Amino acid sequence: MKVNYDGKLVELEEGANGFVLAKLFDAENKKKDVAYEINGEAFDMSHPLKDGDEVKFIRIGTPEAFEILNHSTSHLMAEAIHHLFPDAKFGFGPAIEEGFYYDVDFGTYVLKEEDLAKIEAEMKKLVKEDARFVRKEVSPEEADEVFKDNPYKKELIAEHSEEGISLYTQGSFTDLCKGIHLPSTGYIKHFKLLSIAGAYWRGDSKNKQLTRIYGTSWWTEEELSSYLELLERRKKNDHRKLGKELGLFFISDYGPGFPFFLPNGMKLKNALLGYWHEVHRRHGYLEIETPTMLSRELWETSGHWDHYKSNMYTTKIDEKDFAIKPMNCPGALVTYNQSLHSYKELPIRYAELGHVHRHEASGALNGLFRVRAFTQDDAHIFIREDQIESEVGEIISLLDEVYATFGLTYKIVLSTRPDSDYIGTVEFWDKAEKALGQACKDAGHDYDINPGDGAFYGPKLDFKLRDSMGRTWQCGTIQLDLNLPHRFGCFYIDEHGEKKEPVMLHRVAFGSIERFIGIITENYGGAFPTWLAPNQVDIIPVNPEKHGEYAKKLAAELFDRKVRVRVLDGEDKLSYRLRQSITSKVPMAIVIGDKEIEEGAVNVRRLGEEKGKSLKKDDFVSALLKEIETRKEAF
RNA sequence: GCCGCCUUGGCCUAAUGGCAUGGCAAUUGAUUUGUAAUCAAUAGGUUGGCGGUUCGAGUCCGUCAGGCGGCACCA
Repeated sequence: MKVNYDGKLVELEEGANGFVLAKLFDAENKKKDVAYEINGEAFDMSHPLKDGDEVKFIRIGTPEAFEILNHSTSHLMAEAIHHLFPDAKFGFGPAIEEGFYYDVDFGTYVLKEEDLAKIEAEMKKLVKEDARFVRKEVSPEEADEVFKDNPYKKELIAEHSEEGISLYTQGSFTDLCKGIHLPSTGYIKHFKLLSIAGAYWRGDSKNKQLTRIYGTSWWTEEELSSYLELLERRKKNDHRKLGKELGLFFISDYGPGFPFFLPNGMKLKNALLGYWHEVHRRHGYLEIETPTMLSRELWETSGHWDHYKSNMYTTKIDEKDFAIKPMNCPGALVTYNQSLHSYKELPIRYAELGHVHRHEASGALNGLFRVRAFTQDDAHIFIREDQIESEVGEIISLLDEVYATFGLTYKIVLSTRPDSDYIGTVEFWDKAEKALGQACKDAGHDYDINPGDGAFYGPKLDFKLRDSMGRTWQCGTIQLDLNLPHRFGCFYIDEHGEKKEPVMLHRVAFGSIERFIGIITENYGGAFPTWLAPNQVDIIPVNPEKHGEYAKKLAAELFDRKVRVRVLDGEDKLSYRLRQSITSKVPMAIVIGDKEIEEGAVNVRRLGEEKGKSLKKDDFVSALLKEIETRKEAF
């Protein structure tokens, strides 16, 4: 029998199920490959080959192999749990982006953190046995018999009875699984169980909650420990921790989910908003502000009263219902309708830093990432139908500019027309989706498609940012809205003097200012670039009595140029005051002593550098101002 | 909202049911400092709130609040 193995034609003897593979595998590929693709489809290494098969091995080190490793590790964990807790019933146990989990019903037993160590120890024991993962295709009846005590697996068996059921057995443990798996448990060596959580069976809050155990599995000890270090780094850079340490914000028990900004947080926020204003002015936006609270009639017109009321804070004024805005759109529409518009005016770009309130579930709250009151850097853009592509292109260029400023890369996802419950015509949706996609391409960006995930009122582009610690965030979004302009009766006068309904685009760049501050705080690890840093320069006179006056004069000069500057002239040693500057993550510390005064110089030490460098005072001031203005290191 | 865990001076933290630790920060005094912590003294607590068990509760039980890890939610 001949197969095409990794590009080479290989002659093999025919054998029983698994025999051909065993030959290949034992000869040279032991523990280098974990599975293979036969004619483009992934299979276990035990899957028999046929004459003429195109075989490509899934090699250790590839993302596919990582997924298989983690999937198999979840099964190994299930086996260990089965040994320790024979009554445990298993639900789902998949691989996820950075590891795996398994959902387990422990009955009345409450799993403790300490149990994870026991399970890990049992897993290590099982690894030594190096049991093969053996696949068996069975009938639904046979499978039902195997899992007769497990309602979760039985539910899955019933659902998949059409397409065929497969079982995997390693050692004495059998699980329902469609595969694929490693050849044997001996491949699994470097893993760690990370946490215990609750999770609804099948992700439905009406169902019972199972115990979910998260873990991660890697090929080498180095990979595992560097992943654990990454987790440590994420914890160290947690914006909630840094926010406290750097005095940026806090959330009081008096208002869960309602953040307070401290002086340092306000300096950062104002720097960010200053940038926001600059970019939006350049891109032709008109800033507006709409009221925080508006009457029930408005929210009925917009549809929020019917569809979003459970998330809205409402009250009565003079016996009339009012609601605090959860979104800014209705205000923008009312603003648009305030005057008559010509086709020549469009696009009209209304930008609004709108402070919105939403009643988020208590369990959803999370630092600045998920709050109940936040500022959207919103914009509502009114355009003609023929302007969709060019305007979306214009927005993408703005987002490109903004994200590049923070060193964030991103991926675009296009969400298209839902299968049902959408408004507008299919023709319009098709045209709009094409325009959104084309705008991405024109801007030089690829995009993924999320079919059917558009809102009922229009398709959208989501921007998934990737931060320095490998996590993704959805910040920017561009949504086409066919609904609200219609509900509010918006129109413009076209070239024939007739009323025409405009298309509206919603878009945000930062998403929420609060969340974005959380993201960049973590991304920079609290060490903000000079233009953003709450305090930009610390001046440290070597001897405050002797050099304090010069230091204060320099501080006054910088203060007049709008630099956020402090003078550290306490009674402590220079090294102690320098340490204060470093721990508060101020980007530049300037030391002033005899030498500097004599030479008209300053000694600048950047945060993170071992020592300072000497610059002429005037050169430093102009370089500093340039650095702040251009938002790039200037010396 | 749901499952589990947590809550000790401003911050971090210790305490088999038996005297509430220690560090940082703060205050005071001495020291006047050249690139990451000078020395000493002082003050700071109804151990998140309320209720219970006990001779005795930071510790055990109940309850409320807030937080954390997830899930659900995020038109």
